[in-house]
Amino acid sequence: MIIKISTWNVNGVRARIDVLTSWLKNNQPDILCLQETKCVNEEFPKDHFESMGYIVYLNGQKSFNGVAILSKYELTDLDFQIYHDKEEEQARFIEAVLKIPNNLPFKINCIYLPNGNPYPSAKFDYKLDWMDRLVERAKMNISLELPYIILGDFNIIPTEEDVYDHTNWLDDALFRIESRKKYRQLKNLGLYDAFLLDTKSMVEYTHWDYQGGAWDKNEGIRIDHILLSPSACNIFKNMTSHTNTRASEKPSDHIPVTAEFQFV
DNA sequence: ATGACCTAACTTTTAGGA
Repeated sequence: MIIKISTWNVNGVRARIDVLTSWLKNNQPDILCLQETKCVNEEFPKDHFESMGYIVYLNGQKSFNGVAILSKYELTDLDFQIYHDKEEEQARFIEAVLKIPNNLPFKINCIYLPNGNPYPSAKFDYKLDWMDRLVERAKMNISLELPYIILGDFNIIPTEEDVYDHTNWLDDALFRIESRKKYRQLKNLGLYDAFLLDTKSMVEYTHWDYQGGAWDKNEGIRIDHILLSPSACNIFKNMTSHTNTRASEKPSDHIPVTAEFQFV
């Protein structure tokens, strides 16, 4: 069986309900990780997605941030905190495990990595600190040698290839060398970028700003990623960028991306 | 130029996003 796992920064789940609903109907992912849901758990349209056949796991927050996982299968071993030694002030993380009989447990980290702008600032420092936590979490999870993926809005432009004109982004927290070095440190633990494993073109963006006609001019950036552990890599089939969703009515500024895995 | 961004919030302006 094929398992489809997607990630999408929707920029407000309530504002995006129509776009989200039609995309789910057309694409039928088994699991969809959402970022920037921008509402507390009580305000999340949970019943709506349940009526579409999804189990809903929520880590919401008022107005900002907020992550969620919609899944056709029950998930276990949930963890909503990347920080355990201090009060978690921002809802940006869900860890969960998919257990399909006769398959190895498949661990998922749904992340909304801090933006970090402006540079320099306390927000930038928070971004780097959050990334240190992610590196520690990944290190531990990779050591289990089971299928494990980190997916979501990383707010990281990995290379000059991943932005229309990197000279505009030199002092932006998404492209600052400190951010990209931490991302490299994460990847160098032994994670593979699903996009690079299945690249159809050198340039494929996941975000276009609402301002300045960025979409029409294709002035985008690639910041939504799916990273695979070696044993997730072993069952990886392909990666799809759903670019056309950016052209829909009332779109998110991000598009969804999907990785498919071969389960037995 | 008729206009040039979107979401959410104790909403008529501001914070946050990227």
